[in-house]
Amino acid sequence: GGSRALEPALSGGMAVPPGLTALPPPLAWPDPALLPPRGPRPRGWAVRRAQPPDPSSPCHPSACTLHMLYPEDTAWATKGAGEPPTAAPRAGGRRREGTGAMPHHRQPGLGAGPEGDLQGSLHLEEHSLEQVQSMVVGEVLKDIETACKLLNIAADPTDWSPGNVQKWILWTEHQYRLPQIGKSFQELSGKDLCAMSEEQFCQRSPGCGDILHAHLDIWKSAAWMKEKAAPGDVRYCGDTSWADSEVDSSCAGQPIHLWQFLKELLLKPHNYGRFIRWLNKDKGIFKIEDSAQVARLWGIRKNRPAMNYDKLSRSIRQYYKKGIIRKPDISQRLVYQFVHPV
DNA sequence: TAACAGGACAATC
DNA sequence: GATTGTCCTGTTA
Repeated sequence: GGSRALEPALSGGMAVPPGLTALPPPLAWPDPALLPPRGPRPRGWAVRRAQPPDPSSPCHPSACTLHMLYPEDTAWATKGAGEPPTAAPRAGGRRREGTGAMPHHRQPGLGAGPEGDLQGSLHLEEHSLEQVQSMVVGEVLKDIETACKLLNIAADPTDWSPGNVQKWILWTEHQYRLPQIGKSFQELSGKDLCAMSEEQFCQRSPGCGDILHAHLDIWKSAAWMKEKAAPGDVRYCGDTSWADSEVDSSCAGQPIHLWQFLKELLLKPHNYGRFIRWLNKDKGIFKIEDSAQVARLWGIRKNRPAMNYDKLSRSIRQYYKKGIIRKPDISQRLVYQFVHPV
């Protein structure tokens, strides 16, 4: 375990600048639209580290990646200080090691001589790297925010109930095409989950325990970062990326409506554009591209494993007489229209 | 065959 | 009571 990265599609093809071996372009978080079809995971997903892998280290590459990308001059760092709490002990240790290996930490001697051009280019490289690092970490945090919204769970895994844990596992399985693990983690709270080692994950889920553990590491690390950035504001709405959302249902703690859920998916085309997308945003016309996946996401969101498109569409049709959703003037399969578009 | 329309009833809040 | 999940029959593309 611990030898696979999480971004198979992102790990190849793009030229990586020297010293940037830890950066998966362009995002650290896998985009479902870029992932291969559901099925057996490809072996040999690339692992890129700034340093040669340390076989004795239990740190999963994905968690390492996040922490190696943690720039010392980001908003989180300026607002907080100190090492991550015990919630991400390994990651914390790695972060120090990782940032030490980052190329923007100049090696002694470099840039100290008369080589002005070299110094200038190093400064330029520093600046670019910091920008990319900030962007990548920001994207990871935004995607976690998205997941929190969709699942109506806290950002901090230690706050999860056993039901939240099940939601998160189902969602992670779905999002990253992991083998389904059934109820191996049933009855575990978030605290229980966070206390488990990678080996324990693998015991419960031999097929993808290491991946799940790595994802959990990322969530734990993100929660730690956000806590440092804004103490007491890490539950649901710590990120302003949702401030422009017309539907902020989960912040209110109210049960989400289907139409709100659909809008939330539509507001995140980067993540869900393959499943549902606007045909005409101004008119509120959207198309469900993958009815089964949308239904599955809705089922996860509502804790209804038996949800399917037949039932989901029945609920949509209930909106006809309520004047929330209707079929467009030119009716097409899987195409609906919000009566009051955003 | 899948999507669609809508009736009926149950479950949940 | 509102919402929506579930099951159903029948229709349409």
